[in-house]
Amino acid sequence: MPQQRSEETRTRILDAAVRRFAISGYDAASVGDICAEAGVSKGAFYYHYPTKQAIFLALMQGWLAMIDIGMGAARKDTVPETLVHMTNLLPGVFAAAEDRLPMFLEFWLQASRDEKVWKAVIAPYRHYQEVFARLVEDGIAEGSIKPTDPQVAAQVIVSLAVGLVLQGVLDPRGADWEKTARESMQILMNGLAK
Amino acid sequence: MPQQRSEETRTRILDAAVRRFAISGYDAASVGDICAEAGVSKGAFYYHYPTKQAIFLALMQGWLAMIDIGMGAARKDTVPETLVHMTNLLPGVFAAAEDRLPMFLEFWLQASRDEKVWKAVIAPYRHYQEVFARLVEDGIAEGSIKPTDPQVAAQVIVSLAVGLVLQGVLDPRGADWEKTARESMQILMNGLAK
DNA sequence: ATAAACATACCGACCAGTCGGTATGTTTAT
DNA sequence: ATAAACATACCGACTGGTCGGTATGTTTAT
Repeated sequence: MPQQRSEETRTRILDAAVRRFAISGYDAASVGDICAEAGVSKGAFYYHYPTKQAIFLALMQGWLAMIDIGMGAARKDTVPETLVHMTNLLPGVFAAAEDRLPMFLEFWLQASRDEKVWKAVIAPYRHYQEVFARLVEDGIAEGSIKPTDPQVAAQVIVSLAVGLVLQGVLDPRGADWEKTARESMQILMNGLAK
Repeated sequence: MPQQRSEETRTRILDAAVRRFAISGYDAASVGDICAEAGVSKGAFYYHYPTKQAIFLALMQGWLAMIDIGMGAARKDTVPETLVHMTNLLPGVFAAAEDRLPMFLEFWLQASRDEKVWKAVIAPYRHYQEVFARLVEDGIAEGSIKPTDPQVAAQVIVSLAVGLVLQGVLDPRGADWEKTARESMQILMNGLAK
């Protein structure tokens, strides 16, 4: 592979960008900072990525794809079991990406203001919503969940997850968020399950 | 005694700052922009506020105080009734502050990165958490709520609220958020109530 | 040789904050 | 009463510096 060196610089720039964005945020992290952290010149940066926004978008796509994979691999016997199992995966997610969580917020904020970013976010976001809605429908069909509007139930689940993550970002040592996540889902399931 | 003209300028700057911050965000909204929108010079701005951050902080304090007042005035007969009543107040909150909601996110993000802002946010935030925990304790005492860890229950409630607001920010026309908020709390109450 | 990959130097725009100065009250002394 | 002395409120040009992006030169691999 002739582009091996090239490929390595690409990922080094990306990794550096993740770190800088996570620490300082999108605006405060300058292209110069990212290059310095990557041990690379600005020329290299702009050779691989056309703009600063482009690298941000690339980062976000990667993140969204990662969530997608994680969600697909959690299916269990019954729907309530699946949902609880998903929350059991949360500790790993938190541990693996704790320092990157502020970036999640950054994505959200940029999406709420930038048309381009919004379009990139909204599709997978609605996809997750739909996945959960289907899950709830299945649960109703198999009799493990009370008859409920699946859309609303899905939104509750997503809201709870988003809210937990957000609080984890703001106040990581304010609570045991893994435990809280598990027990929260348990309470929710009490409200949903038959 | 401060002069009355002065006071008017202060509020005009504050109002303009709210609008600019909401539209462009903290970084993108320049002091020049805010002054232009307020019909005031930069000199006036820096006469009344020492830094750009100071005005942001002032704005946030006002917001937090507003929420505080709204929450205190919702007490009903039983705890579940109180909680449901609170969600009924949500439509008003949404309608009154819809365009300012991105600022809420901005507050959160800044707080996660800036020590000063964080300290200003974390105290009232923990206060809300405590208020809800007390509410749940009362509910358990009066027998309307299952025995539950009040802290966890409070975190669930706050998470759900935060998550709903966040989704409302991202995708205002993606759902009927008032309705979703009400039904969400209903589902949660099913899980909590006896 | 030559094209891809990277480095360096630089440009124009912008921005938070400053500063000298002005105008509009308010108090004080006569 | 009123002019001088002072205080408050405001103006807008300017500074020092940063940043995203570009133009152009140099190295590396084939």
